[in-house]
Amino acid sequence: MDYKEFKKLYAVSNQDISREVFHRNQDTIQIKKEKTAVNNLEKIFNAVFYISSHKGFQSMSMRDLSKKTGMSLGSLYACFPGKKVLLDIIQTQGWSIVKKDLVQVAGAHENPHKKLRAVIKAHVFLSELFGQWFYFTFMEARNIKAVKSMEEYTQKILTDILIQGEKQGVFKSMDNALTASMIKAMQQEWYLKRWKYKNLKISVDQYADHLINFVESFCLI
Amino acid sequence: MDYKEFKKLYAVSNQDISREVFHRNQDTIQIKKEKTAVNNLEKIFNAVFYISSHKGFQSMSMRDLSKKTGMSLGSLYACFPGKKVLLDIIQTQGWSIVKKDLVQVAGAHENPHKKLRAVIKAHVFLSELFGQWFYFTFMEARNIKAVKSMEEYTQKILTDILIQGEKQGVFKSMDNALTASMIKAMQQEWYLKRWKYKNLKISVDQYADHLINFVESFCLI
DNA sequence: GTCTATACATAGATAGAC
DNA sequence: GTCTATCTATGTATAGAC
Repeated sequence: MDYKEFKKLYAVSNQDISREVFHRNQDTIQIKKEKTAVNNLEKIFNAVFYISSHKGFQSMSMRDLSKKTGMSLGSLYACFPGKKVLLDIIQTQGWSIVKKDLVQVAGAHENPHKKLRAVIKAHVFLSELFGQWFYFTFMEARNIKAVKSMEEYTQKILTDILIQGEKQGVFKSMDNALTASMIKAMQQEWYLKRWKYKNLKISVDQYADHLINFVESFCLI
Repeated sequence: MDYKEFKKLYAVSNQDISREVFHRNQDTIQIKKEKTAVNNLEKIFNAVFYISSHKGFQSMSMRDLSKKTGMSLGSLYACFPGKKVLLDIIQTQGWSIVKKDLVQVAGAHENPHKKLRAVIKAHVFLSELFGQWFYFTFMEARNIKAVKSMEEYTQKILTDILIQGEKQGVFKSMDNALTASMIKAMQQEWYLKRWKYKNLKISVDQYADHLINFVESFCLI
């Protein structure tokens, strides 16, 4: 499967995400009409991602956000109850995006080798599709508990596959937690340094394939 | 060479770094007595690293910094002319730490295979020694030009080694820029997720060795 | 060199007209 | 639902005593 197929299969847009956020936080959002709220939220998220990728969420003022979205301060506060909560909303949503997918993919195959390929690819493709969410979640979440557990969660999926493969005699015997970590690092690289690969003109598919080759040359017997 | 030897050989302390900063910025620092200034700067840097690792540099107030260092606001402003400049000072110094070392190491060996091992190890060990500087520089520098050129610079060193090895027939033929990127990602992982490896009880030496094995299994013919 | 007290700017948040 | 005007808190930075 390449990225194009993945995108078609997954078929979730940024608007869908905003709609999800709306329903998840309907109690704290003053605007009641779905279409309006979803539209505004989408504008807001895009602006937040743009501004905070340049100077960070904390140094983005509400006035910055107002200017970039073209909405007034009052309208912004009608969409979310405060800056702190906005941060929380985005992070919670980002975490949800990662989680939703990974479990399914990991369950899809029995063969550990195929499973490993599928999980690696799915994560890279997912981070391509929702790159801004991934980047933001990583950069704006510091020593927060949620990030650490997210890290441990995705790492565990990989480690388990490696262990399973080792037991079945298809993967070499080694420090699986360490290997899993390094795979994670290379996955993360894709959304942390998106600009670099734009410059180098390397596509998601190229990246994913190279990564899988890299991992296989190390893991396979 | 293991980390212990590296540390002894390199023999640069945090105090040395602060002294360097002092001399580099003597014109903007009000305090003239070296010993006092260096002592204060060291306290300040440690506090900045601590606070900003928890909530980021931008949301660290000068009052936070005052509390953590035990120095008054006035004393802080005697050490540096403002918060913005402080950020600049730390980033410039961080960049200098990375750069100083890498060139030497890359020049030390003729054999591309040995060279690759040396460069990879040196960077991991260096980021262990000055982890806070590396972490800070990465997390607090966004779309800044300096970071991108730093990234490109270190990447070029790796790419060149890979190309050289390919020419000499010791490395496989492949997309060297991409491979270099992935090596970089795994090096970065060490200082970005230091807490994870503390939990997993994985040492720098273990990490560096695993990384080198990983890379060699892919690159060597 | 270091402190306290204070000036000044900018941030987040709200009220109330439309 | 959206706007403008405004309140209040907090932040950066400085002045001047010690």
